[in-house]
Amino acid sequence: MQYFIDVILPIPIQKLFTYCVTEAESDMLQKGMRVAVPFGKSKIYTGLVFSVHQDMPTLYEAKEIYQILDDSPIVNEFQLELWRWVSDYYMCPLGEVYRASFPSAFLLQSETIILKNITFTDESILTDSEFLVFEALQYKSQLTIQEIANILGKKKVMPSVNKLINKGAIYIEEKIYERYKPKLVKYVRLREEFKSDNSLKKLLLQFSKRAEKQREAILTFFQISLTKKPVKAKDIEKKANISSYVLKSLVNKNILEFYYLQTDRVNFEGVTNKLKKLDEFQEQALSEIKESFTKKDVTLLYGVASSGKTEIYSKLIEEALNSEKQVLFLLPENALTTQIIVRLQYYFGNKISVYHPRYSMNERVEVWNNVLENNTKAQIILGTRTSIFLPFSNLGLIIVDQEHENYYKSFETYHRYNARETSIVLAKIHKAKVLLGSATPSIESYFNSRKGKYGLVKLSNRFGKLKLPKIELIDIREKRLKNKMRGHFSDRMLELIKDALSKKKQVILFQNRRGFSPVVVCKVCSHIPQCTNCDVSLTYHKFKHKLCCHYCNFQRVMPNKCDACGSSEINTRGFGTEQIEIELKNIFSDYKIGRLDLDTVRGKYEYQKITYVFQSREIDIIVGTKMLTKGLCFENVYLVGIMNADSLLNFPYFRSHEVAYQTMAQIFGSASRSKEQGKVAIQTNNPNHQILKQVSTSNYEEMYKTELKERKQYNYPPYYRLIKITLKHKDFMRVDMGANWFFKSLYNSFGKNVLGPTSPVVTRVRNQYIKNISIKIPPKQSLVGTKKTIIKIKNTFESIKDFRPIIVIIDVDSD
DNA sequence: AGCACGCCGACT
DNA sequence: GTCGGCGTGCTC
Repeated sequence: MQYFIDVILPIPIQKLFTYCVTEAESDMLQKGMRVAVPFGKSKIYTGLVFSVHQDMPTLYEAKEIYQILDDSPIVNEFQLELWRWVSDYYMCPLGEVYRASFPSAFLLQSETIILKNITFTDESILTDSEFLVFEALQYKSQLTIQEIANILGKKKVMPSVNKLINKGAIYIEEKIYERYKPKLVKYVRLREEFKSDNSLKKLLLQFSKRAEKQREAILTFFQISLTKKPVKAKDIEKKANISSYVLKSLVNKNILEFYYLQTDRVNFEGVTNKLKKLDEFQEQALSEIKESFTKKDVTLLYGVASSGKTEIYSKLIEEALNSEKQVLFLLPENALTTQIIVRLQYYFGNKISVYHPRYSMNERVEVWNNVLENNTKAQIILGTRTSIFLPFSNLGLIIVDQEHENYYKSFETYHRYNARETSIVLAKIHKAKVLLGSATPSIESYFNSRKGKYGLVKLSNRFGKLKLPKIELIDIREKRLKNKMRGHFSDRMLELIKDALSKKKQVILFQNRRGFSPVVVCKVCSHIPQCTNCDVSLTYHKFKHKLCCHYCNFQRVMPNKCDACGSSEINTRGFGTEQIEIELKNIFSDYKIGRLDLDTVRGKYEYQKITYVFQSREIDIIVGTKMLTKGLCFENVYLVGIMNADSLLNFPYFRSHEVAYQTMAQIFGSASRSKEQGKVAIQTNNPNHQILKQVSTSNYEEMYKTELKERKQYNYPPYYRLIKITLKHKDFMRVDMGANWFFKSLYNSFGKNVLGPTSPVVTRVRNQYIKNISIKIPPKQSLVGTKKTIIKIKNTFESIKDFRPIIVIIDVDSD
């Protein structure tokens, strides 16, 4: 009898691969364990066992596996079920879901290394370049392909390597590296022979005056060991103020010995505090949520900014913990700040683990393992969208905070899942409950709860009776006509800023664009410098004195002459955060002005640093992009200004009004934390715009109604579903033809519900031309059937030789 | 995705 | 002649 396993490989191919195993291996292997398998000519990949069976493949001969990597599964059935769903629903290969959901440290990959053949002596048969490689191996026992490429100064090295192998000088091996490194902490203990009391006295007498430091070290060791059992080497060194050398010499004298224990990189203090008492409104909301959970699996908590949603979440978390369930708390990446971590730690201590893409690979592996083992440490996971893929076994509650955030959608080439929707499926798998929370719910979620699909709980009273900010619209078109603009500031805006500053309060100014000015224009010939890889004009960044592309990161030095006509009269047009900052510095030269956007927070801790500086009031005015609004509590803010609201409204996609409303409402939220009533000023060319009216009266319901009407009229979600197909290729003609073909085939099946093909605003990104086709799916049309048809058409498309090189991306529930 | 293989134009 | 670029096809 022969034994086989089917494995998932982390590559975007929609199939499983079969390998043959021995009987002993098949006994040992279980679904969810990792195996290293050879793939193709030389690669070794980390496959995940999907099934163990005895069906011999007929069309090919199965290879043997290379190595078993786990002794027990590291992925459970729940996860595999979720992967299957994501793969089916979002039409992406299972291998991609596997890859996306796994910490990269688990995915070992092989590397070819070159080794010297010791028996080889006849160097005379080597050519000059071959000798170069051979010689390098004298100094370094092994080389990688990349290193050889560097030595030879060329890219194609395999021919040379093969020649060397044929001549018997070298041989190659595939090596896989374990990428996870456990963190070891050094501990100190007495050697066995000194453990009795008697020997101890002797020991202390042994030390002469000259070994004062060593004596001290021993005493400190005993002191610490009285309270804490395993004694860390670091602790002794610190407490006795000695160098590591002292302990080492004690070890050399055979008195102490070192030993190592594996520790988690992130450890929180085990202190837990009682939850804050809820006020009557929160109490009411909480009981409504609980009531709702008895009937519905998903409930939307619609609670205005600073109404104290976190307190309610905490109560629910506590209850889930009490019934021995795991909790998943999802946040958008930039909202997962130290603030919220600290706040929850205060209540739940070391029961929380944080899972964040910015944490190191090793830290993420530790969280994964803690969740897998259902450790007390990982009872609550506070994490970003990828946390939905952790190996939960006993999930009781999922909280999706700020559920309206676009962040929950992933935008990788081969997977575009929405973590909000996926978490609802995850909850179903675990028979858990989901709480969606937002101050400005997404139209979809609000619609679902209005229709009774989800429960709905409102929390409208502001915790601690914070007042809503006063909102003022400033018509800058009129101001401009009356000559009352100074740069990008209206007289009114400046007045408000001055007022705030005179009250010793802080100001936040919001500007949708980063950089100094979006476009640079030649005064003479109107030439605008473009990115070489994308069809966009370059943005001028004054500080760097560079022109940058925000799509592909292309940068060039700001030219002093126009590329087209050579004129030196180059002008900047439009405005970004950087320019606002500079204008401010001129007007308010006595005040400290800061900026917060992607350019200033490139580093890992920059964001925290700048917000900290602002909160400690070292900055008076801060200018920033949308990044400003996330998860911050600015208590001393009196004025929030939006420099140009129109830039938020004029996006050509169906969600633009909804998003504009949400963004502005969030910005206002940051003005409402202060004890005093704050102010919001919005500069716009179009003060009569319905969204501005709705947002300035905080009328979410009104916005929802008008928006819903439009969505219904034009057949958009939540009434119709949308699937977007994107085609990419570097040859415009080819994508154009491909897109037309694709459109026609879709049209034959779905008729007028197929839109396109259209070029996006930016027609070319990273040297690839883009075409989009959208399919609107009426509520009665089967989604599964529609997807099947799309896949069929895609397969035919890919079998056409001319179209094969075109990249096809399918985005289910697209924007 | 990665990688080899094969074809083509451009260089020492 | 050989190197690098790129299109093509395959991976259990």
